[in-house]
Amino acid sequence: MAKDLEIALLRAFVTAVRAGSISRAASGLGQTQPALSQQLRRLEGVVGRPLLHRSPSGVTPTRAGEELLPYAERILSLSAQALTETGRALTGHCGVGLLEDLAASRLSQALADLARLHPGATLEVLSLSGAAMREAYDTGRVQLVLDAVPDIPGPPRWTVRRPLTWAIGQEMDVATDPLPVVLFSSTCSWRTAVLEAMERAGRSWRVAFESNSLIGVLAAVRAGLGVAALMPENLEPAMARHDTAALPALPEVELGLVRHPPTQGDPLVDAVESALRRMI
Amino acid sequence: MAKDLEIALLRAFVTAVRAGSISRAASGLGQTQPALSQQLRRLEGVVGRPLLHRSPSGVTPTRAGEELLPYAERILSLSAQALTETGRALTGHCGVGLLEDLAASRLSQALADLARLHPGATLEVLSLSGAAMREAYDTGRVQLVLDAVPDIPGPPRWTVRRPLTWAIGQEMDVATDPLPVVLFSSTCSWRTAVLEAMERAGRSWRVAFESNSLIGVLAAVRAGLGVAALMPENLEPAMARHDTAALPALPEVELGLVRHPPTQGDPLVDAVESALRRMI
DNA sequence: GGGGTGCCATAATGAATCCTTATGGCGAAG
DNA sequence: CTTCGCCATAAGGATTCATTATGGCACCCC
Repeated sequence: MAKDLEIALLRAFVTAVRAGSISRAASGLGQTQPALSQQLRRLEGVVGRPLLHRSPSGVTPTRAGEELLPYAERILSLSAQALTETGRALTGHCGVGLLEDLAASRLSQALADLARLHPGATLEVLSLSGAAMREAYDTGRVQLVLDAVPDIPGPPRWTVRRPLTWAIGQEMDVATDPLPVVLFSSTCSWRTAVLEAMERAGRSWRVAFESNSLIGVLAAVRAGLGVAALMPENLEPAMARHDTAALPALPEVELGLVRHPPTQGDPLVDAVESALRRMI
Repeated sequence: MAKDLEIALLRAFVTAVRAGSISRAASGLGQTQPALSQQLRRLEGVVGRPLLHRSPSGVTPTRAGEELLPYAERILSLSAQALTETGRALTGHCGVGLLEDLAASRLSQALADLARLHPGATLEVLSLSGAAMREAYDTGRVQLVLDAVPDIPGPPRWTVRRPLTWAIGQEMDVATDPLPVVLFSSTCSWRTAVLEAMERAGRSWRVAFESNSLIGVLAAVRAGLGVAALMPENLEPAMARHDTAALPALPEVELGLVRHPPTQGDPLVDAVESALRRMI
């Protein structure tokens, strides 16, 4: 069997190329210059090709050396990651209650990434209506809830303000009177705020469609049944129209995260909360 | 400095996990069982955690072992790739003439991948009209041309048949008479074949739009100006309608590759031709 | 032109490593 | 109870690999 590459030799190689000198690389790695020289010769023996041009002014990589370099750097990076992360994965269970607008966003992806880093842990993301979410929280099924502040089942640990924007289907005439709107059927606090903004702007409206799911709302908007107030990241590209001056200005929504008190000190819940805080 | 992982130790680990036995792994690696046992202990020393459950019936990975396994496999894979590919990259230049339909397809991506594997080589992909492509081929600027057989500037080395399909914009009524069609303005041999198929089906038609670029054709179809006969992979999802029974059946197109004779034996051109053959 | 500096390569040496053989302990199967 | 197949350890010795010592080369400065 052919000899394996050696990570220590790859490290010597990468260090020498970066330093432009075997002597400086040796110094940096806490070894003697002849030791590095011999290691690099051994690496060239394994690869079967010269990897370095050597001269009294130092070393430069050969063409083969340039080809090996990205592999070497990748292997060193994976090796370091393997050492720091193996055996340090979190375990346990964490239930997260998210407003559906948020569940459809990249927050879910961030949580999926977190779950992938900690295969011993289970994350459960739930999008429930007000009463069901409150019950899930009170019974401990969800440990974190991120929702509009008036809708969360306890005092928020932190809050953040997010803008809303109008979602408008193609072929939709925004001057239509009364203005058809598409709404979430669940009672969310900003539905009221949006309708009040319409009233204040003197713009009459009618409910053209209601759905309890974001997909339903998006389908209705897409079909041109009306306009909807959504978070910007949930809009399909064709819905982000620019002729919204005819529509009332939308309020911001204040989101808050509530955490089930018994989870204090739980490292998994800590990690999930940090990820949500970072991504929101 | 902490010790580095060692690729040989990772290989021992992966082999033992897969075999479910240190003895069988040793045999597979051409070493003795105590040697493997010691190597795995050394690996556990470097990682700082037990990686294997050992029993008289063999070994199974611990939780940390399961976490390390994907890293180990990735490192082994990269290492093998580094050894086989370093110093074997091709150099030189190769010009490829492609029909624009093909240039827009994953063939270009395949050629980009090839170029990435051989940074010392340059690939040039050209989409030119009939006369310009012939001139580029005759002067040796392009060494390979992949196009419809009647349009290629020499006898094909190999040919392949590919289907066409109707691209239909939304809101487009396919029963419209005469049927508006969108065409490539360049003379391609299947434009004639498509129009002849229409005549044979007794379907009258009119040219609604012409463009010399696929993007222009797609934009016209998308805007509902007419239908176009394209390769299936170039259709946007919304254009792949199912009510094409009202439209004439489309002919297949026969593509062929012609190769500039002086490039015989050129390894880069060999590799490019192989890639095209594989991906078409 | 000579001396000094900094680079890389090789030789010799010896400590450390690591594979082998020999052997022991354990659990399961017959 | 015996046999088999597994893993672990001990001991020995061949091999490896880092060190020190030294040499050659190119370049720079005086």
